[in-house]
Amino acid sequence: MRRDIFQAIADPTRRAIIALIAVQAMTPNAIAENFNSTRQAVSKHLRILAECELVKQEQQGREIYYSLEIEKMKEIDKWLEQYRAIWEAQFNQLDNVLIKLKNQKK
Amino acid sequence: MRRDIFQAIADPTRRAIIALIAVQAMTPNAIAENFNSTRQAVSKHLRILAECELVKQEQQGREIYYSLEIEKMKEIDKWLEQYRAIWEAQFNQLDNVLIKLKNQKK
DNA sequence: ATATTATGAAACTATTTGGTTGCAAATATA
DNA sequence: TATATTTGCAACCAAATAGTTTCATAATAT
Repeated sequence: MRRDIFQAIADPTRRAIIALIAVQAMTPNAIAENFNSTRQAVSKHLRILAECELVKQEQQGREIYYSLEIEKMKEIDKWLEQYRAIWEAQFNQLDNVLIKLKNQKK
Repeated sequence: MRRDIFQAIADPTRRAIIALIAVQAMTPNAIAENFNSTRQAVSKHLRILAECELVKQEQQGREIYYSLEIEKMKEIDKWLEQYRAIWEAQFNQLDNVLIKLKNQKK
């Protein structure tokens, strides 16, 4: 049972859930209203998101409010960092080419 | 058959392949040497990566060199953008709290 | 010309995934 | 107290996934 953040965001429904609860904390029922699948299916997605600590839960009576654990999202950003370094380097190279072209014009 | 970039990076082997070919273009055989699974399994991963345009291929004789399509990685960055906005806003709020505390000290 | 090498594709398999229905527990309301 | 609501969990199922073995094709080396 793989359960890391990359696996969590692979599913489009889960990405939609993340987008929803990023705005405001919501109950499973309220979240499920936004999808065609059953509440239980959404509940399963929430469990997966909770297992890799992408969401936090706050019990309020019989309702449970789910909200995004934004800190966890930084893990993806951290992973991207190495590739961002590459594309920024490429951009700078392009920049150098443009500068050279400019100088040749003179 | 879902085939988007999020699904592509969900698999740890594929992320490892991405990391490998980000450094330099490599043939399927050379890539496979870095893993325990068969060349064919790696080949399948490469096909998935190619299908969502995360890698580009360059034929050289009977060898095919695979390299990372860094532009495609920006799609993840673009998706992260909205959440980066959130955690930066939270950071600024924390910053404001610290400033207030500092002023109270005076 | 023949053998070797590099590769992709097809067929098959075990496991995982995302979904369903049904049920039990806890809380709120009449 | 009896009933309704909110939720999670277990059992089940179809489809997708990641892997394997086997085979075909094309390029290179002998």
